[in-house]
Amino acid sequence: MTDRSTIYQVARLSGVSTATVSRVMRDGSGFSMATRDRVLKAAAELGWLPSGPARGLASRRAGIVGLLFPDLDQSGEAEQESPLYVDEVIRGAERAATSVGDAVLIAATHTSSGRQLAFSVAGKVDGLVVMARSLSQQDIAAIARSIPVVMLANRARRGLDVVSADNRGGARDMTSHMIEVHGCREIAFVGGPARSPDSVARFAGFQDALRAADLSTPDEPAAAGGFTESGGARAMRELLAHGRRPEAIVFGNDEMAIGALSVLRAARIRVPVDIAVTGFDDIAAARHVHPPLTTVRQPMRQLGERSVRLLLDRLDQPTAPRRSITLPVEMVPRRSCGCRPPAKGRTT
Amino acid sequence: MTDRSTIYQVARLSGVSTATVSRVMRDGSGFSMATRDRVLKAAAELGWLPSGPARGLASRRAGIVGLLFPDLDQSGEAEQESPLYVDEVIRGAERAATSVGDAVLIAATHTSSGRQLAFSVAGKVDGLVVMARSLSQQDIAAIARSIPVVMLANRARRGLDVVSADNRGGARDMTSHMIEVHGCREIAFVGGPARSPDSVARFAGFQDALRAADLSTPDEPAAAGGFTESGGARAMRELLAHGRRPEAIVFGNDEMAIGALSVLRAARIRVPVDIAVTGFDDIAAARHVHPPLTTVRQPMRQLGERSVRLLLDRLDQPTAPRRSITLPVEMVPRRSCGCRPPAKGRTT
DNA sequence: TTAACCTACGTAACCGCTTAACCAAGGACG
DNA sequence: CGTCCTTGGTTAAGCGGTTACGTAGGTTAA
Repeated sequence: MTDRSTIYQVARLSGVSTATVSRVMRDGSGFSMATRDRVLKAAAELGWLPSGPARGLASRRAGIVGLLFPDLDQSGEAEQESPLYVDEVIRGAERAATSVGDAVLIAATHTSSGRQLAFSVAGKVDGLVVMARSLSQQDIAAIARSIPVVMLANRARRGLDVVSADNRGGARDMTSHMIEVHGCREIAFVGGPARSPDSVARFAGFQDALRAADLSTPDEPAAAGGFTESGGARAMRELLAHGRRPEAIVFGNDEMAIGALSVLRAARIRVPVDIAVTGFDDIAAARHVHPPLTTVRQPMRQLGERSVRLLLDRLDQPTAPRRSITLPVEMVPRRSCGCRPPAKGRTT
Repeated sequence: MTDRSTIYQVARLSGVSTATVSRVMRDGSGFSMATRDRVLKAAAELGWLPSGPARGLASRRAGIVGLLFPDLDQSGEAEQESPLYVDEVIRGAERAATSVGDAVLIAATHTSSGRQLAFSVAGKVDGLVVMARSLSQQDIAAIARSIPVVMLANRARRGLDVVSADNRGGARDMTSHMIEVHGCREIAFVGGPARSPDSVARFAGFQDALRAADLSTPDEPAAAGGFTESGGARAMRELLAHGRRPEAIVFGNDEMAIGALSVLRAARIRVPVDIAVTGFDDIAAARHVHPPLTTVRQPMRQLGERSVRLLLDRLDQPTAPRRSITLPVEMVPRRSCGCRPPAKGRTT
């Protein structure tokens, strides 16, 4: 309120130089305990907190990492629920950052002003984690010219560090589960937007599993549902209309699977008895729908955590070789695939 | 990568002074279009982006607002889902901030190191929005000494701006709905942690409604469920064990209501036929449980938005009188209270 | 006893911007 | 024709820290 006090005032009040105050604050070394106490006392008395900008300028390190994510409302159909689980990512990022004393700056690229925004943010941070589809390749390239960028996405820009979840492996495991555990032989895949790297990777995993089991392997998803609940419903109706009745349907994400479930219910087709259904992502709703949805959980928090750690490493070692990290995903069997409900109590 | 370029280099390359470059970048006035273009071109060529810290230091305005929220995992029982909906708040905050060119710095106070962290953050931002229970009153006071603080909570610290949702009004409306629309006369309230301001406010609203309808009004919640799913289940079992069978139960939040639903299902008590159930918060799962949960939606995004706007106002007008904003909540009728499912299609 | 080191500081030169103050030149105006 | 704005700039003094370098006094090794 009253103008913030400065290091000079603290120095004077505690009878030392600003250099010493600075040393104490960053608890380095080179001062006696007595001095330390005097400085701390003076600082508390004045209600002083070191100016971030000043430190940043002097040390060339803002102590802030940025997290850029796509603004979800703008994109595609205006589904009520956010299709992403950004908060877990944020939480992971926050954790990794604070563990080394950094803070996390977040920004959503409302697709309109993305550019403007991104640059404003880029100036304030030491490095940036960019989530998939939040920025054009061009803009990313421009930003990466001046600060380190880590991609949190399936597909990397050449030259940039990247962390992603093992979408392909997850879809493969999921599909293999249907084949081996539930003995399905006719399985359909419903994809998201055709060019979505996530959708592509998951379909590839689906193919992997079919091939490995020597089953006939389609070249394309049986339908596309745009990764939305209504899209999934639409795709399901489409399949039924075409008389397709596979033993199981592997959906590219949970939203679509959930949309399909309501269509199936309306059509009096029992899940999983008549047809098994699986999703991907393990969104919050997945365990609450009926039947609870078998799905694949992405390690959202870890994704956030690892990408920030990678960024911090990069800041320390600007010239180290580029790294690419893929995190394992986890299959979460629930009832919609035909598995028994897990032992009562805590649901996984 | 290569050392970032500075305003001097841009000035030299474009043949003007740094002052002019600065003016162009903050698109003020006092330069010709020709000059502007030259500067912009030079900046692009050098891949220059203005140093946030330098600007912040010189202008005494970091262009960053902080958002402090409690770290949810540490608190209480380790339920799988986060009991808060921080991401919507963040989104709202982000939106309000970027609309004026600011960015949002987020930090979660893992209760252990809260103090440390908060101070590190406070130095980096121009002001702070502090969510309920993320910081002790003491620490808040200390921080508020040096930067403006807006509380996002039910209960304000004296002297600080505050924004909150109308919890009391929401609970009142909910309860009145049960009385007037569904004709209930025996209604029980299940609270959260006894001293939680949210729980207290909601119970007060519950009492308001009963009193207004001249029904007998208890002085305390019928049970307490700690705002968790398992706690709600426990409370439900307790009520049943004591032979209490009200016509409706108003739960202090959705988690508890959802926990109760599974207990009721297990006990073969039909909802809403035998007993009606309502929640509070409208978490994602609420519309997916069976039956879909009637609840009260808090305007999370707006809460974030308004609190940041309030903070920005405060930054402009440090001496303006303190303000307190209460945002209306919205009742979301679904099946668990006995209402019909809304017309098919888009669920609200 | 003296050279060689520590330890615990102080001095002052930056870090890369913003901005107040100042200035030159080219009309407009009386 | 001299005066006064306007327009389109320049100069330079900070902003509040950090940190390389210097130094005084006490220890230790030779």
